[in-house]
Amino acid sequence: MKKDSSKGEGRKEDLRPANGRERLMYAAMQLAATTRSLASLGLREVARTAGLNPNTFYRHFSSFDDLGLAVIDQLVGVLRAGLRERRRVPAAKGLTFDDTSNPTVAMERARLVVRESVGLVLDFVTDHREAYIVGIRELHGTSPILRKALCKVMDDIADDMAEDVLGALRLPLLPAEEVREISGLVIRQMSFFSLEYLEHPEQREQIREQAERFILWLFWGALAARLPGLTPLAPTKLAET
Amino acid sequence: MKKDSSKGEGRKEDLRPANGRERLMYAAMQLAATTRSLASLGLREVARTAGLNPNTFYRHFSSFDDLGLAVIDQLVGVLRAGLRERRRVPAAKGLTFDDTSNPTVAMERARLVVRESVGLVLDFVTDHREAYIVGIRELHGTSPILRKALCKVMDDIADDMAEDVLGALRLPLLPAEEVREISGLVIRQMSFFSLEYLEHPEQREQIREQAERFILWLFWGALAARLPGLTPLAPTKLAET
DNA sequence: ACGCAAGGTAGACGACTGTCTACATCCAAG
DNA sequence: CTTGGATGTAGACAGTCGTCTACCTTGCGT
Repeated sequence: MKKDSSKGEGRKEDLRPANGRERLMYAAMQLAATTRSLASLGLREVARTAGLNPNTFYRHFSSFDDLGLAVIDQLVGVLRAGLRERRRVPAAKGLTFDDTSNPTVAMERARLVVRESVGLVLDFVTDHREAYIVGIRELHGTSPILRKALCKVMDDIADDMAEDVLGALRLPLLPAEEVREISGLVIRQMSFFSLEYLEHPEQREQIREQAERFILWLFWGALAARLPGLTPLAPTKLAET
Repeated sequence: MKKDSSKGEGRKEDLRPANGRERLMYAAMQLAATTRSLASLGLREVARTAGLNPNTFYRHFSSFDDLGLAVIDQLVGVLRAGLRERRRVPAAKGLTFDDTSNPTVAMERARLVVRESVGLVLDFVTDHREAYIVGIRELHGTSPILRKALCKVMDDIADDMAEDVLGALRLPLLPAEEVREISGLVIRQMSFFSLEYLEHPEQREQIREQAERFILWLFWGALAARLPGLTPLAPTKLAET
């Protein structure tokens, strides 16, 4: 009589899963996004918000670290798969173009790609607000295992971005390793931009423009360091990396 | 008989302070840097590692948030004052120079300033490893109060950096707001670089070079977006911000 | 019909926690 | 010396935590 929904009387929201395991993971994610860190969650607390008996926990997870890893795995899957799938949209919209041998024209087209990509990322993080916030939180958290896993995700996403940039823009002036390095810098900075974007909805347009500006500056600067005509300095030290 | 040092028999390390209040704050900082988040620390746990009775806590702090704020305040003071003081060294070493009206020469001198500043920051974070790690952790943590306080610190440090850049380099091509924006980007990215620098001592030289490259790219890109001779594009949208 | 395993529940245990009141120091002011 | 305040200690309380054993329900294969 006390439990509201144990059987299947009138389940209205199908968003909350019915598998006890997934209900526990959902509750843990929800708590981690709002209240505290993932590692500091309590077994009973998670079971309570999941509407389950504390002992049911042991039916699905051997220890509490198991749940943490399961949540992170699901989170990683959502983040990477989601961003991967969205990347196909601009790639299919014909933004690919040939080498123009004029870097400034390439940069102007790059501006369009950047605008599209920034909007894509920011829309994605608003769609998956909880997962993203938890991910960033645990990226700087206390558990080395979670940190390493999330760090790898960021690297993978940066690899994806570098691949996109190399495939779509075909900037022959920037070597692949440099594009990869710039992608890593952009992804890391985007994590900051995304958090501000989520937390300050009134400044969203401003943050969006700032992110676009940042990316263009970075590519522009790397190009300027490469073009001998634009700078009489010999950036030899920069090249050998 | 059970307590090791309550009176003053043979205190060897003067690093650990004697004021009960500071001993508690020191213990909290130490625990937060190694074990868990600041907000998830326990009263008894902190008192135990400080070698004090749990109830002594109430003599110095009304609640646990009090201690958190006190630790953050001290941490903020250490971070900002330390960086501020170190900034004087290069400023006094005669790195200031007049406007050269040649942006490439200015950039070459800027490279020296960047190298000096990056080394300064990285040396500072290795000197204050615990405080820095806790600060970054809580910057992305769960407590809105701590997050806001630490965010303000980052902004203040960015202001200091912008002031330095404007005062030392005198780049007339970049307006003050743009220098401020770039400073914010650099400071945020340096927080990532610093963490990697602390956690991967075997890659320190590489991380240092990457940080220097990043900063130069950013300034270079902003300059390229400003110089009409370097780019035929009219960066009007970039200018009005 | 029977057994049996997966999933969920109930209750209890020891350990730990925050908070409280009461007691023991010290050291300086009067 | 006495007084009082600042500081540290001891013990106890109610509550929560993780973990364990035992029991109940459901569904499925034979």
